Amino acid sequence: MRIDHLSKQQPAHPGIIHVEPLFLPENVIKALTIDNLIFGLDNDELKVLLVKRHEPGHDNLWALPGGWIRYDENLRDAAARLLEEWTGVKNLYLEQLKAFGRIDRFPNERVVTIAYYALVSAENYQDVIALSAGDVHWASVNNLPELIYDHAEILSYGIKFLRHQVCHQPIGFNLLPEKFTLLQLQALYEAILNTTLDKPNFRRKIMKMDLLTPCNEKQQGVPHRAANLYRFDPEVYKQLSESGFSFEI
Amino acid sequence: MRIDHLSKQQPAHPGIIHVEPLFLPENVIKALTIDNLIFGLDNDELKVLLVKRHEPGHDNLWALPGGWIRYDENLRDAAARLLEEWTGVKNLYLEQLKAFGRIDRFPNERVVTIAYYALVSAENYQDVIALSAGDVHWASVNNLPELIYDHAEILSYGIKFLRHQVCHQPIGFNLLPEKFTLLQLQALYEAILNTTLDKPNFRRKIMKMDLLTPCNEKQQGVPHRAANLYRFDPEVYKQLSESGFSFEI
DNA sequence: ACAAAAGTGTTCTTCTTACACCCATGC
DNA sequence: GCATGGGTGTAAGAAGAACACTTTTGT
Repeated sequence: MRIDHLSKQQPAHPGIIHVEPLFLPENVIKALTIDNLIFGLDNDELKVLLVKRHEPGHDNLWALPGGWIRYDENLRDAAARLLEEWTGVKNLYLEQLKAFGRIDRFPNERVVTIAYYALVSAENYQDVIALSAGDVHWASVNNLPELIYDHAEILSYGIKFLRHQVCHQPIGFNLLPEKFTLLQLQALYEAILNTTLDKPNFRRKIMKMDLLTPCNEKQQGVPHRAANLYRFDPEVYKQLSESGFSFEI
Repeated sequence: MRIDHLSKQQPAHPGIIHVEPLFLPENVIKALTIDNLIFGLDNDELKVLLVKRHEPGHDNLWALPGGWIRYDENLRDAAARLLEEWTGVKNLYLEQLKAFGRIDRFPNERVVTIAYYALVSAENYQDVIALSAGDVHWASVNNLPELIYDHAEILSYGIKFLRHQVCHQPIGFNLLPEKFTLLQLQALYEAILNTTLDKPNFRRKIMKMDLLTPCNEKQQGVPHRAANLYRFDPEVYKQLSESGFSFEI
């Protein structure tokens, strides 16, 4: 709905800051778009948010949620704005993935896209579908539908990248609720990496890093012994990484 | 010389595929440029290639070598073309770094740049200066001059990224000659990481990875015992990484 | 009592670190 | 023979892997 006007309604002489009257928002760099890879965790399964696209040429294919970069907005701000427009949620974890610009990636027109990836916490996971304007779907990364343009390539790159990042940067926490148990964290890694981990060893490894602060609270309403809740401490991580510590799973 | 026409000679209505008669090459996406971070190793010091820019506003500042992306060329092809234009050398190691697009990074006009980083082997290191058209300079990354626009920010990000990459991907070899000694490799890591490493331990760590094939040759003309020469084997690395191996220094 | 998950302990192996040492070669 | 770098050995300690075990709590 947001990204697909150019090739049909516009002849091939759009200007960089020229204001288009009809279908395009004002002040966009028309050759440049954002595509967001929005990841979430659902029952220990890694999901990505896809949107349905109704285009004449491509019948109802799925796509990454994206849109145009405005002429007067920073790249990251554009990605954050579009992220909020599509999910209804603010302030998610968001980082640039890569620019994709194959000549023929977009029909009729040269369009370069800058892909960002975002992580949705468990608290917001359900809201994302509820708040967004229909035709939006959490797809399992292990069972993806056919995607439009080069979005399969972008997503595949992004999943590989996420698998790498999650092992080398403490970003996985962004997929969990603010307060989480060690087993939830372990399940997260097992889900993203498609593997199984040894519980005692995983606990020790994480705890030795001193990145988690205990909430002095326990799980509520579980049908078994309640686990301690922890919270990730970005301040401690910042200090540690300045003194040479590097996160590794 | 290549990147600095837009703000002065062009009024603010360039078209995406419109052919400009005078100063711009044809068929460029005018809002999009490439900037290359070209690294080389000189006497165990990490250097980066900078070019002098003669612009009215900024008196003789240094810049990253870059240029326009043509309308009909892939991003990576554009980076490779510009890399060859500036260095005279083909087929260097080249990967995308990141897109930079702060609103005010470029004067008068919104220009997004996609930064790539390249590694120049020891064989080509001297040629780069010799072949390129003047006003080009290998600067030590530890002693950088003032740079134009946001190039200092881009370079600082790139150096940090290179330091990380070199520890997690076997890319350092691209800075050495094709055949190199283990001590050359160690000196490379010491130069890039600004640290010292234990010789016996470094050797064992590298050799255990099985990524180096001995050339069955020794150094020539050194005033001490000649070291064995090795060569990096990308095929072996490919196989290993497919079976789960991950490179770590 | 039992199921289900929380959490601890122990052993064996491997890797890391630090440092001592011998080897080959040109001058 | 001595300086210079090439190359190997080794022992102590840290970290990782595998798995047995005890604890807590809701039903």
